[in-house]
Amino acid sequence: MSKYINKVNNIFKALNDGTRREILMMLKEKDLTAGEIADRFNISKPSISHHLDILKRADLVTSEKKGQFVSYSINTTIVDDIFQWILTLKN
Amino acid sequence: MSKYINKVNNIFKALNDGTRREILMMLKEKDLTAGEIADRFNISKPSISHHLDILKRADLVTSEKKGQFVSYSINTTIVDDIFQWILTLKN
DNA sequence: ATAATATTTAGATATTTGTCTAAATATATA
DNA sequence: TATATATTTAGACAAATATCTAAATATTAT
Repeated sequence: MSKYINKVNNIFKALNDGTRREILMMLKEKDLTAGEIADRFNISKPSISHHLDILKRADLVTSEKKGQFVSYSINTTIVDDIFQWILTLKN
Repeated sequence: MSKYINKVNNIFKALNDGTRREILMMLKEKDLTAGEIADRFNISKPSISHHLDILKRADLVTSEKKGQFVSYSINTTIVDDIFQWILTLKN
């Protein structure tokens, strides 16, 4: 499978979940640690960690270790890529 | 669950499959019947029918019965809606 | 060093999803 | 009317997914 198709696959897989879409909306406002994200959901920390991993593999978020914390940020570059994909549907 | 969230859910669910994304790209070029679409894949007709149903429930395509055929078209209105959603990720 | 806190990894499980074949339905044609 | 063609529905099944708890790892503080 081509690298491009794999990338698109990972992006749409990552977006196909309400929790992950909410996480993106939260990160749009400001960077948050894994724990801060988990606190905003009624879902266990390991599950949130798994969601973050899927978002990371899709390149939709980046993470940076800060001491014992891990801070997550949204990656707007990839958001532009999604835009491009949607555009191809139009013309 | 709100109507809006349900709509977004259905859209991303529909987009989370390579076959369905290919169908959309094909319909972008021109309208096609269920059979014409099925002929372009190594997948059974019932499976394609199922994919078309998912696209229809997401409002990504519309269908029109023409005699014994069913013609499918892409719905660009919803494509605009996806655009809107992606936009909210940016600002 | 030990204990506490933050996060991820591993393994289990129920649900959802994509696919198939067989059967049903709808329309057109001989 | 009987047969052929187009499409969908129904039911089954394997693979993928979201979730959980328990355990492992990493860092900080006592």
